[in-house]
Amino acid sequence: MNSILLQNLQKHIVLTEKELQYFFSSFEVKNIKKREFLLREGNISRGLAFITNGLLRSYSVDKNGFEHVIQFAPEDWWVVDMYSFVKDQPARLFIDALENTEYLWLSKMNLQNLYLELPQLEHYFRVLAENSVITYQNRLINNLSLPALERYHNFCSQYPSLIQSLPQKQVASYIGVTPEFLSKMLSTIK
Amino acid sequence: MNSILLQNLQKHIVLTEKELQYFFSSFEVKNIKKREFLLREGNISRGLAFITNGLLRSYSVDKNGFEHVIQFAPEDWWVVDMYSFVKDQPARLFIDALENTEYLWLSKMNLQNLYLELPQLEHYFRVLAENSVITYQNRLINNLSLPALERYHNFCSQYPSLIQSLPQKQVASYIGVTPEFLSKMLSTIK
DNA sequence: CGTCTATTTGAATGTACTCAAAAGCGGTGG
DNA sequence: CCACCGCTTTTGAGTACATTCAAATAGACG
Repeated sequence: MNSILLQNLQKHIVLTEKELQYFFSSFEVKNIKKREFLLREGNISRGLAFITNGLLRSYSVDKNGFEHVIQFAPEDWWVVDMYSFVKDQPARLFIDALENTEYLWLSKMNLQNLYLELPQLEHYFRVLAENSVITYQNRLINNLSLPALERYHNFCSQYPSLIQSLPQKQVASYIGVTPEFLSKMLSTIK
Repeated sequence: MNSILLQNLQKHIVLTEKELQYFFSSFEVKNIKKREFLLREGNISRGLAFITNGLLRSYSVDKNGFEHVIQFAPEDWWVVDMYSFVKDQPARLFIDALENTEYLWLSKMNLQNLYLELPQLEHYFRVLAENSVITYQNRLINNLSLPALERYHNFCSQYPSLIQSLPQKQVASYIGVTPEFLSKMLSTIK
């Protein structure tokens, strides 16, 4: 019974010991190494990953081959290509590991059974989805209204711990500029 | 018992006649006229609106006074400032009417009671939130990877009915360019 | 070490914006 | 029902933020 996921869960719902047993038995502990893939564009995302250690990232690749980071997923975060997972359609995202990572894997089938057995999980995942909406909406507003340098500062203050472990290139990709341009911006403010 | 909302609901969950009664009794029918506000930045969003007729839009205003459309909400759509509603914090968005609009209002208090009485609604709103995540994620990818003209074409094919009733200025604001620039783009392709 | 990738720097370019002004369009009141 | 007012759309010239391409430098990892 993983303590990180347990704490995360208990922020939102209360389960009995027995229910917790069942909940955790639906997960599989997995590991991937740096640079390995959890999901590739075109494949179908057949489950959710909860990160217990390490760092994943999801990103799309445009037709010119440029990567655009959608999300960084450090410890205590869920990650999935929601579109692919919900609609059973080919993924638009890649998910790979920026560091060696341990995660808990919950297959769609297991999740569906969990929803039937433990309806409180509908609440848990509703709240997660709503928070995700808030995050995306906020990022969209930033992208539409702020210049690149302010988006960078926002990122730093929002994810102070991430900024230390991320290559600058990845941050550039997240805030939506080229690595060259981020480098030039940073050289002007120091 | 509004038929548009009923159909929307029944796509996802099944309620008995009595449950439906209770569900619909939690709503209030409201109207606002073109150019009136449902929510202003700084106020707290105390409920959800389901549009039964007309057209609303949510948008943020940046420090230079420019508007950025976050969502258009025609008939059969829900609209809310999720951040403000969930966290009980001052809204970052304005919501106003582009046309005279009729909507069903569900206060946060009524929704919380509904969750207690009809737990299936957790499922309904979870699915809505997940779809919202998918939409925002898709829009984010577009904004990061496509030039303005393709974002325009995407918008047209995604919302073919909206495009007819919207002033060009509003579309420009949604895809993230100035009205002048949209006008110039369109003049080059015709 | 040596190789591979990330970062920096520079010059040229492009996409989209700003500001200004004219033209078009719709709603409202006389 | 037409005239006017305000807002939207168009058009143009100048500008800015960010990209592209290229090359040099620095860092990380085996």
